[in-house]
Amino acid sequence: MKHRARIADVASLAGVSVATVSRTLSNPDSVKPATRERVQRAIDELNYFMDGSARALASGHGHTVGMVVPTLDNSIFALAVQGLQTTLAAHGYQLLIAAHEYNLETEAQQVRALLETRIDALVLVGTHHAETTWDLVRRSRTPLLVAWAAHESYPSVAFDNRLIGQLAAEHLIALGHRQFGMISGYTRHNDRARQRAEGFIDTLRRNDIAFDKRNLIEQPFGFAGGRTGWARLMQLPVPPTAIFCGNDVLAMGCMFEAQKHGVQLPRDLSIVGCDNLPIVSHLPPGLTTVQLPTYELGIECAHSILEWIEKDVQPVSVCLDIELIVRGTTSHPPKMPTAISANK
Amino acid sequence: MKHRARIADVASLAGVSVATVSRTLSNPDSVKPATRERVQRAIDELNYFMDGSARALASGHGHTVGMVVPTLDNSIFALAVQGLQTTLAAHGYQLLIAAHEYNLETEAQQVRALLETRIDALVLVGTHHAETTWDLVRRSRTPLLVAWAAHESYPSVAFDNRLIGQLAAEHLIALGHRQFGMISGYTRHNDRARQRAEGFIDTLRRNDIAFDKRNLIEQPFGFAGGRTGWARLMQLPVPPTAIFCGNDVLAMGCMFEAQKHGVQLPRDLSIVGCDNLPIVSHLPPGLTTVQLPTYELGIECAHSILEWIEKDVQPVSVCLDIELIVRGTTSHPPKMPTAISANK
DNA sequence: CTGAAAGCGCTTACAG
DNA sequence: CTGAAAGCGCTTACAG
Repeated sequence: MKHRARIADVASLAGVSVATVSRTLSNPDSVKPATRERVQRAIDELNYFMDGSARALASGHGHTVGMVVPTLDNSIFALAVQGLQTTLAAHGYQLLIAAHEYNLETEAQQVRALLETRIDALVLVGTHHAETTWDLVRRSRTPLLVAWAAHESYPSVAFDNRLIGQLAAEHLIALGHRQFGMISGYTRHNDRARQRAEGFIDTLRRNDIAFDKRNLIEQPFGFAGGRTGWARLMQLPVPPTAIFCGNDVLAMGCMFEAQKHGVQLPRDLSIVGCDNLPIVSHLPPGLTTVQLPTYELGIECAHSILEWIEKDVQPVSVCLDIELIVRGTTSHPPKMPTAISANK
Repeated sequence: MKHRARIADVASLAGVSVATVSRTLSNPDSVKPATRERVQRAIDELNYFMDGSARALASGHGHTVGMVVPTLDNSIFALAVQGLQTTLAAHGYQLLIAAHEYNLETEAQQVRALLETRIDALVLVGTHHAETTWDLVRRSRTPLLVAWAAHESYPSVAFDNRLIGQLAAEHLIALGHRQFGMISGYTRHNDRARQRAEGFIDTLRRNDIAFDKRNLIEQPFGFAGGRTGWARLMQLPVPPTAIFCGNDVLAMGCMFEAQKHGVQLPRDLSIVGCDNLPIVSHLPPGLTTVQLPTYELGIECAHSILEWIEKDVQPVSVCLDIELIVRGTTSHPPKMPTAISANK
């Protein structure tokens, strides 16, 4: 045998019609057991593998969903993808994955490529996307699920990103802090980052605490961003005693840099991060963080999508619970801003 | 318009044949510019998106490759996947991804599902797979590329896992250590882990250093595994002064637990990990590690696959360079094993 | 429970 | 440079 066996080969070897082979494959119960067995033997003997593209074309859907994430190199997205993939696989669906590395144009390209693969549904992270991306989604009429943040017209599986900032602010205020800083990812093209910052700042203001724009440092995600952020904040006329970081990687960078300069956590400085990465619980205490159930987000996305595709009912948007995880914090801020030089 | 436009709709609106539309899409240069433009206008007007499954069926390949990794929740695999995906995307290919969470049976299922999607090629991590998996690959005749470890009959893009163990051993021997321990992932179903252990132990033996099997602790990957590993090693009659860990997560866990018990790194203990995770360079010095270029591995996999699929030439196996990254180590081991209780 | 046949939406020699 | 037509390998009413 030179080539892949086709369904017709199986049919003739088993002495049945192609329709019966097809049924054996997709709806075994509708075939008499004896026939089913003969078909199965023929399949094994011929090393028959169904051709997914032919099935997709004939049946009208490809059992495939596409997702494009900013990056896989962050537990937070990796876990969500894994939760999504695992759940989809259990229901016979495949996952096409793409990363755009925080470039919205790249994202649009990846989305276009995915849409031409006839995916049954598309998952995008957040609500801020290139106009091209929105246009493609609209035109293609592919079901779109928004993850991580709520959208007003598309269904979503989200976290309340403003609440994250609020929890951080409330926690730090309760500890007695009055001088705040924040280290964030770039908010311009990142709705999650923007909402977290807004939630934080609004909560401060609602508590009659002034927050100057200069106390918000925007940095690329990464340890280096956290380090730079800390250094910048310490150069302010009145350095903060409490810092909220947009995620744990920034928070750890901030912490590492502070410690390098002799700052004692949590005595001299309170830091709140976000994500509750596994490693955080292994580091010396001092880092409080907001836990986001991202693996569950992936699973939830899968359920929403399956319902949408298979029952044709547009899923309702859901918002997942988050939790502040406190790991050793002083009950009050230092009396006065610790005087520390940010120079090496 | 109720439904997705098809190529025939575009053709009639543009006043050309479907063949011409098809050419405009896949080989624009073979179409007169004026015609091309008319077709493009029709495409835009009708919101036409090509149906990937029909194209795949008609043309014979789906521009899709599949990869199944142990987990995405480890920078090391996430980076490789990202390198692979990015490179494939640049050449018009999609990536179907699946994770098996270190379960070989799950892997076999994922592989089966992928093979029925008519992927152009499959990437698997390592050489140890369920018999079912091998059988499926053979039967389906899908090009298989092995990543991370070399295989004798399939092409691979690999690291020399034995060399990793060897580098670690040589480094530690050169420092003057004579009592060694190793914390590894489970070697039974993991060829990378096994080869690293073998490389380490063989190098010790070649240097006339005895290594008792009990000094090899197998643990699940994770910080907890590293912690347990350290505790176990410290209970040995003669605790090691140097520990090689199968990866950085284990190494960090080992380090955290040692520090918790008052051990000073690198004064009292030398640890060597593997992977060179970004965070390692931010932790207090003391952790030496072996750097594996995993993003490059992903890119290299993509190139091998593209060559294989498009030129039909089976790629040659390649082995990527690795490098020992030393971050603060004593030049000699402690005079005698530090007496530390592993009890909490 | 099973079969014959139309059709899914493209691509690709083959002519012109 | 363009078109007519066969064919890719399945699924799915429709009959029986």
